[in-house]
Amino acid sequence: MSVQEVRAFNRFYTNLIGALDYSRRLYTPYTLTEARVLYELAHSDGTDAADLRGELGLDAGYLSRILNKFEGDELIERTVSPEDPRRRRVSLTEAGRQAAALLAERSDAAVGSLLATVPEAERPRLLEAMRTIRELLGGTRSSRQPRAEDVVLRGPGPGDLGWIVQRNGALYAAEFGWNAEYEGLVARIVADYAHTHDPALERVWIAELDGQPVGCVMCVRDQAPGTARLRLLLVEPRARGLGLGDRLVGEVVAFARDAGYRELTLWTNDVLAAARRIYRRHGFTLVDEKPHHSFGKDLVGQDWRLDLRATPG
Amino acid sequence: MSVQEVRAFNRFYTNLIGALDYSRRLYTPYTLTEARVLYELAHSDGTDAADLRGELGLDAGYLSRILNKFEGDELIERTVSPEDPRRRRVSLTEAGRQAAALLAERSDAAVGSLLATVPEAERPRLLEAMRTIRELLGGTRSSRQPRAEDVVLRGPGPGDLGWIVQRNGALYAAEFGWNAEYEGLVARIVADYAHTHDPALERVWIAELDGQPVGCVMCVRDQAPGTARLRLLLVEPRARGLGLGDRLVGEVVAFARDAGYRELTLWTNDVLAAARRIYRRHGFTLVDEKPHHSFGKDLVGQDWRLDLRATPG
DNA sequence: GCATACCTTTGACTCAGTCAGACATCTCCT
DNA sequence: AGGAGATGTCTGACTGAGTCAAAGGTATGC
Repeated sequence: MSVQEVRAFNRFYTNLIGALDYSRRLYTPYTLTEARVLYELAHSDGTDAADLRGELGLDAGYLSRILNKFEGDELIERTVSPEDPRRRRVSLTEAGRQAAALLAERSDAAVGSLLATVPEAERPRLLEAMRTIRELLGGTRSSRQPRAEDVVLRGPGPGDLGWIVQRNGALYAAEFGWNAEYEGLVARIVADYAHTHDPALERVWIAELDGQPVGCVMCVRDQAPGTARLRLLLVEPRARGLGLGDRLVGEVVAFARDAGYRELTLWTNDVLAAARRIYRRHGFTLVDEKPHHSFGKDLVGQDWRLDLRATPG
Repeated sequence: MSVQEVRAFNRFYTNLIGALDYSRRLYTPYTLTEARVLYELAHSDGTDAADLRGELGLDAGYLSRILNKFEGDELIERTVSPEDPRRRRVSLTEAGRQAAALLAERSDAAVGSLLATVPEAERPRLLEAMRTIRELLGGTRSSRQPRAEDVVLRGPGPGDLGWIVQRNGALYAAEFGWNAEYEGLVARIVADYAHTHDPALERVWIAELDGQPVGCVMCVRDQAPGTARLRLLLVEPRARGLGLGDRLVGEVVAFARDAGYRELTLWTNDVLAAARRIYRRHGFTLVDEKPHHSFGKDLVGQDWRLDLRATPG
């Protein structure tokens, strides 16, 4: 279960941070909390004590004492807030700014030496992963809707055929309750493709977003002569709404036409409404429809067909 | 600068974890440190106090007092370590085991409600990001070596057959340069298994660590009557050294014997040295060996065989 | 057998963080 | 205008997590 893994990560990161600020040498002569207050003050102006309390989640009394200490060390000055006389406006003195800078520097050094253990080439991956976590767990929900241009199409690399099987199996199980029979079918299709395929006539596309596969489609020869078959169209939930399905089907249609096929067919099921719209948009027409019992469900299979000579481009 | 970003992430995650164990309700009646000690005890046996100190980086006196408290609550028992009379061997009582389970459960709940704020579709990305961070930063620092007991074996769920294909394809490509032919072969094996299999005679095991698959093995019927075949043994690099391969093969041998097979065979390649040791340890003998060209390489295939009637248990 | 190092326990301590009460001031309601 | 209740700050009193040092027991090296 994913909960296990998140907990494992929490333990890991708690230990890591603990190891980082190794016996608080980092903050001397201040405590971690005091350092956080200083940091906060250094990174926003016109801060009231109440803001600090809210931002850092501190006890009011505790904060008051910390500010007392800072005032004693002449790191801050306290005045009455212009908006509300109950509030106290806190501002750093020059000495306070220097103290904050010193702490930041030490922290930089510590993080720097941690980062030095990561190969240069891997750092972008690390930062990307951190961004992902903040995006998903952070309150800043609005952040970074992926864009269609961020998705690149490529051929399959090692593990990608397996990825197709895995994601088809997992997604259709989650979304429609299909059983392992479907995953087995996908495995067979993929195995047949891997066994023999003429690259000029058969091809697989993987759609990649941020270095991760998020979609796929396959074009193979059909038994009927001059006919190509589109199979295994899949778009990950997180990449939906980017027109990616359209793009993948477009690739297949263009490829099939270039390869000299006269016709493109595909088999799908009526529960897949979104896919149907895409096929229709590309000029496919429904030629046959019949119920079947597969994958542990009662389904209605559909055969679709596109005449590649009829509509160019 | 990346240091800035890592620091930002550290602040973010520190706050997040702080918010998670919201005023320590999670651990009552224990403290975070006590909970960590309990966790450690619950996940390893034959622990000495000194081990705990080392593993968790605690002050000796502090730990001693924590153990006093646990002993008072009858969560643990302290005896003299068999190896060294200076050391104290600490072991959980039944009550202690229950307390640890309770804490784990609460922590699960807290993480679960955090996770609930993340859309289902995004969770795999979250976990992937966490895995990346652990992989990159876990290196030397405070990373805890996973333990054999943390790995659980289970049957395949949705996507797991695909996972087998994917990881076989990717790992053998990375480690031995094998091409897509191998991934296709694995896909075929998996497809055949999914197509028809009698659960009494054929089975797949998935090994899971922290909720993540890290290994697999398959047992299927061979053409030869009364013969079972072991296939697709795989252990992820991060789970190696835990005796997991041994455990998986042991499962297969026991299953095959129970299922009434008289013989267990397998085919492997001589480049897979670690696997060979495992097979030998379980009593397999090499019966044939011949060179072949497959997967883009010149290889030497090996047939191994185990007589299930010869050596019981 | 002596010196040294290691493991554990205990007493004494520090200090980060919490809680409750006092006092001031704001906002809202009548 | 006046009162009720909420909010902001400060202080005193306290809790309890974690550290330090000393002491006693036991291993290891010479």
